[in-house]
Amino acid sequence: MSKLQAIRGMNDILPEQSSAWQYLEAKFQAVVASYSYGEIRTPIVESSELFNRSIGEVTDIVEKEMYCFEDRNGERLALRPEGTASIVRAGIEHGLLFNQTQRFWYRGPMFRYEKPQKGRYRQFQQIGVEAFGMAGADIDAEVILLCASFWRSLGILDSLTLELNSLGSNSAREQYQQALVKYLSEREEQLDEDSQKRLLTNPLRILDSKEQSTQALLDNAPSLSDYLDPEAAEHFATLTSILDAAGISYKINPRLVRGLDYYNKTVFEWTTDKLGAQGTVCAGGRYDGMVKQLGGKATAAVGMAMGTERLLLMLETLKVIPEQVSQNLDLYLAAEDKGLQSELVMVAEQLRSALPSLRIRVHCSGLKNILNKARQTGATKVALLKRAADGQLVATLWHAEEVVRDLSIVELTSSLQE
RNA sequence: GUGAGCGUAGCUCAGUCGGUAGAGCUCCGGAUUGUGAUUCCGGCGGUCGCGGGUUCAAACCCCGUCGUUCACCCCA
Repeated sequence: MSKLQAIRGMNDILPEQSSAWQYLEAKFQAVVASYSYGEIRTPIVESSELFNRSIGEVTDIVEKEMYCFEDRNGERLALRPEGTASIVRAGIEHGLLFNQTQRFWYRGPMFRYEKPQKGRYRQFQQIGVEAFGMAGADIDAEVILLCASFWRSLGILDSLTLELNSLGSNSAREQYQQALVKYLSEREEQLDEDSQKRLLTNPLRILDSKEQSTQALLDNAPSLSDYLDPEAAEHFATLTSILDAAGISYKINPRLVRGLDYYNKTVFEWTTDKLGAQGTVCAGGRYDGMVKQLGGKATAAVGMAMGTERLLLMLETLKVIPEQVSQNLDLYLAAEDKGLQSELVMVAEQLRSALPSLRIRVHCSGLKNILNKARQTGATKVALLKRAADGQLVATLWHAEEVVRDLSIVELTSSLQE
């Protein structure tokens, strides 16, 4: 029989780690609350068609990374590889995007069938926001500033770099892509193997190739910024001026494109050098075409998503996760006499209802074990229950150096209150 | 999908030239202590990832396979 274990690339989050997750998620919730974003939760499974139509048929995500399956009815379903498409679908379905503005945030697992490595898993968690119905650059700036607030609250703003670019309108992007393909086709033999393939499938992706020779070749290639339509150029200028005013530093990277087809105008990435090969912690941009493409009325939209595991890795390497002292036990309640087991449980229940904030653990065992366990769990107080000569239950309470003997249960309760 | 490194006790790891498996920690029990740091003794725990091959003999050498880590690719 084969050994049962978690599916490759899908990780258990153990109690030791979950406090860091809770810390991060609480910080994010505080930030989105102050920007007044509402949480939206959508199913993990959607129709495959949703992702085919939004992310783009020829992207790697759709072509080879989606978990697709048929249900018992023969419907073609997929585990969501990202969050945006589902939210647009839900927004259209419930009439939330029609002639109105919306600010949403979400979190949850996403699935991509890739080979796992540091910061890249088959089931991974994303946290993100999406804003609809606002066409101005101010909302692009808001999304970026929201990210910056979050980084600041985690104490990692200085370890991240904001990279910015504009892809222009869809038609400008199309014109540029033609010019780029023309230039690179004439020099195809100088391109690396992967980029040669991308020339046919997704030419813009060649721009952020890691290959030195390809990057050198691109130095003299047509530049995306020269093809921007006036409206997109002005939008971008407004965005950068707001960021300047807000004191957010950024790097304009004219070769930054995104892997998903739906972006237009603003795209951005927050990257770090603390994470090895997967340096992108957060990415986003504008996707004005998607709502219409999925059957709604043309609606402006911006959003971003961040990879929680990557962020956590970063917090770990930077050692900026505070100690969770509240996890420690307050009281280790014990008895040596096995005959007191039920009394022990009942006293613990009484104490818990009288003092709900107290963390209590009970144990019936030998003295050595009791004291060792109490120390290991970090309990600040230990109480030992005994039956007194007159038949009453009494407790001995240790706290720091102090020892108080023969407390009644009532006295024990009140002395724990302090 | 491609490449490289690594798989020995629950955990961290030794294991020489091929000679049939060990330590520390954890856990359990006992003695001592006798009330928040002990100390001492003992015990539980292994199909050396799995399957073949070479050999008198394989944890060790060879082949395959699975898992894992990192990188490519891709992306959060």
